[in-house]
Amino acid sequence: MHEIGEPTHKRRILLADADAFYVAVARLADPEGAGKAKILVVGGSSNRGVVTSASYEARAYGVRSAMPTATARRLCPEAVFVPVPRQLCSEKSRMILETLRDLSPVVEPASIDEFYLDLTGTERLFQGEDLTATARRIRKTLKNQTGLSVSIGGGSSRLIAKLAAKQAKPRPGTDGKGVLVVAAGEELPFMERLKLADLPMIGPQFQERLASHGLKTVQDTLAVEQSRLQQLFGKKTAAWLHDRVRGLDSASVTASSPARSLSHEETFSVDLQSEQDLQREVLDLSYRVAADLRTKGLKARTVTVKIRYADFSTRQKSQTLKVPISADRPVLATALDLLRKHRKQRRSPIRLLGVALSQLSRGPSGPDQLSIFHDEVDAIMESDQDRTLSEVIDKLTGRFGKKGIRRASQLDSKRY
DNA sequence: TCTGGGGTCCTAGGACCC
DNA sequence: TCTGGGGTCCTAGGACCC
Repeated sequence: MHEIGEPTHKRRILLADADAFYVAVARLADPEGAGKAKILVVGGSSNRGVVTSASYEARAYGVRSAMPTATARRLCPEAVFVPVPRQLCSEKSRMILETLRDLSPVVEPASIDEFYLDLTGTERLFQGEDLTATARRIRKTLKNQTGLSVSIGGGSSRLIAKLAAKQAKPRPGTDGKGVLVVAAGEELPFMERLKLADLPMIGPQFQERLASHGLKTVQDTLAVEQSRLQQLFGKKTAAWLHDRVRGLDSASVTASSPARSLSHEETFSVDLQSEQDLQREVLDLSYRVAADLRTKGLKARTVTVKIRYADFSTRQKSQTLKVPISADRPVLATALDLLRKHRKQRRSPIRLLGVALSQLSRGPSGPDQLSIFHDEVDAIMESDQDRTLSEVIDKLTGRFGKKGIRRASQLDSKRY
């Protein structure tokens, strides 16, 4: 908040958001197949998959993201279904990020296909070019450099930029032109046209709660006294809502913050029940997530094992160690311990297992400096031998690929 | 034809400490 | 006799986003 006077000038924030990102990348990955299919659905290929993204032509049939693939097939049997091209998606995302970094002083990735830019203070650099013209220039450059169509929204806050980007989308049946900038001072009229459900972070639950008090649109909410909103939703939520419906959002655009967690999870095509199967999957997930951790030069203190049962109820157990780890063995040992605790509590068929690492830190993998902990260290600790073994495995994997190296099953031994 | 995988942030209770 | 009062860390669950 500015205590004295008005801000000298409004911020100039853009959100660049790739259009139907997964669909577009799937077409680049497979020009002959997916590339030629107008009605295209990208998503989980297994019997239990869901739709990640659908082409506009497929959406016309009612196909939506997060819908079970089976439902999508029923709605639209003539659609072409392809799996998510994960690697190319990561590459394209990185290409967009690098292109944007050449065009803007501050770029913050918000997801695989969304990037916030703060161009405040670039007026002179861009010789007075207005924000709309800048956005069009960036859009054109992105298309040339990455082959992807990216819509850009702009305004005085992240919230306005995000909402504008959604309206800028060149969807059939709308007048989206790929770029929409809300001029300074026009925020309120822009917001007044929206429903509360259009606002980020107002999901199904909160919508329900708002609707139960007769609040469905931004205009509904603007008409309510702040004291009344406080009665209904509490001080903090009321203040948040007050700002959101006016397009106010003081959050700044900052360079990407370090990751808070890393995880892998898998839904099995058939529910798992035997201890051997479960332990094998936990081993696989643990080694994968630990390898990712080391690739990023990180260490973790907390290991979490997530389980989804056949009835879809989901439970997680976690353990925080005194000392950060990154080697395979201690990650696996902790995860197996958590699996045992889960199984002790409930032994029923399992449809999903996940292993997550959090409490991350930059980790120089040197020798331990543990003497201060004396005897109060965890039972599970990482030894120099653990680290050396993981380093060797990483090097072999790097040289021969994941399929070139296979571990002997270590689960029979009592070492864990 | 039931319901992915990868994240972030928030809350609330209990442990523990001073 | 009836019950301090914070602060921080850990665990579990849940809403939400793409």
